[in-house]
Amino acid sequence: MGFRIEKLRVLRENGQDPYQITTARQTHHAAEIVADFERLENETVSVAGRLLARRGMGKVSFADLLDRSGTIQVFSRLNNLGDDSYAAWQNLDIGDLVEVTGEVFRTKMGEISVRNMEWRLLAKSLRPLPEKFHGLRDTDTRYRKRYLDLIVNPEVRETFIKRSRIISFMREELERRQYLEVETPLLNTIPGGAAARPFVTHHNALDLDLYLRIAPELYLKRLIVGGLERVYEIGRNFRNEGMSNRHNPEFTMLELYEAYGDYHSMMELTEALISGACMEINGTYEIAYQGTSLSLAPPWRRMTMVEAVREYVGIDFDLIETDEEAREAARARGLEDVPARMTWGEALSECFEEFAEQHLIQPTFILDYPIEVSPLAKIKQGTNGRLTERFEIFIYGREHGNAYSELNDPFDQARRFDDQKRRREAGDEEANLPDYDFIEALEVGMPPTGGLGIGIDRVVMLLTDQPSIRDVLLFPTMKPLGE
RNA sequence: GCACCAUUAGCUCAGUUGGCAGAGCAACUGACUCUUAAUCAGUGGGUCCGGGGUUCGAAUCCCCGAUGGUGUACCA
Repeated sequence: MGFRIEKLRVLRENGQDPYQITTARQTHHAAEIVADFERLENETVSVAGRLLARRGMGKVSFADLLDRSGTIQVFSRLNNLGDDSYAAWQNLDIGDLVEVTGEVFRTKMGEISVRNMEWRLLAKSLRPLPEKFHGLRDTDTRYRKRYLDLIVNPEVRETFIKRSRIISFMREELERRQYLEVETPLLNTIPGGAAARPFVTHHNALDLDLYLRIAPELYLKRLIVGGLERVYEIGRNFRNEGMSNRHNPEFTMLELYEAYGDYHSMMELTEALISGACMEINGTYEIAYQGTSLSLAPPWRRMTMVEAVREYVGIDFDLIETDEEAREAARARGLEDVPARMTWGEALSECFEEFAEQHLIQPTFILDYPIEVSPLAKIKQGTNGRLTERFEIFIYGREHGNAYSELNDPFDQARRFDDQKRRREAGDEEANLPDYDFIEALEVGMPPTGGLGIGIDRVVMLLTDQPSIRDVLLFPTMKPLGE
């Protein structure tokens, strides 16, 4: 680093402080020059970017210049630049940001290059970059210093470009379907719409504790009451829970609501969004995730939770009448934690999560969740009030989304909130909090509505074959390093 | 939260039974007018994650701590 600072000092003394430069010429990008070589050959272009590798041959040298599209080779020759300019070029360091102008041509070895006829140092790099060949491997450094990761690991840049394209695709698809993009509060007085522990913060002027939202659901449904009919929000949710390769404390959800839809229309939309995004970035529905072949071609398999438990767990909850029988069956199958008050629905849900989820590798909609775990979903008729019109999306054994026919009966919603309140008082810190203003909104009248939430980070992991959620978040949550 | 593993030069990694701290790339000096992990010759570079202990002697063994990874618990 010392040598580089000294070089900068000399430049400044000679009135060539690169940090004073305010504009640069960049007529083309690296990938464009390679792709359009036939048309650009012998044309003069200006490229700008970071010097990555250099191969000096004495009076001739080669360098790789990285811009947002990729790398292009720069060919520099003493004859073209003159003594001073060539010497200064040779004095550059890997990592320096430069602008180069010259003709596009192909070298003797066939490499498409820019002939350096004129160049400027745009900014000095004072710290050495990680090694070009092995790249930066250490996950700690990669996540904490993502700028280095992006410079030296090209596939990382590709992943985040794909993430952006996936989200753009979903916006476009919802736009086509005449959805309105909205924004609702991140600072909540009642953290609702999900079962999760919130982060707490404080508003000084109001002397009021506020919660970072755990889901936008209750706000978005108020907008359905307000007549916007089709709304969506792509934004951050915050949940104060454990971290893993699938969980980050802040994560991105797509939530949407469609008046006059139900959970069946949400299935079709789910396929359009996820399969469509897959086709958009991969050009196929057939992908591999961590070595496992997956087919995202719609329509996806649909099965009820009762069917899934029957098939993968070997218990037929349709044949079980009482809570006691359900507990007995679950215990007999090996479910470990079976409290004495466990209900039929809880036993079904626990058996599913414990023994069935892991088998759902190919995309599968699991339908009809027990009412106890679905306080915001409409009752499915013909199930004695035990089940709701709800589904979750499982791919590679992981949940990727959740949808309901939204509960719009204010009396029923009030009873469900009361039930959640009892669970909370019984020690369940993650039970939903009652939101009486939301019930008032339902009293004004909410049309039958389908709602859907998709975990964007997990979809990006899936479609870009990344093993950890931290690989699809530019700045995943990290513990600070001690002093 | 618990368990296991990792942490050595700017980066990627070796380091045997406890006995002089190593390599490649990067850097520095020089040679080289079509290279592409350029090549060739030479040089410098260390808080072995931090703290404590055992020992004549610790990168190596023990204890405590930090950060990361994996698994697990928790988790719409």
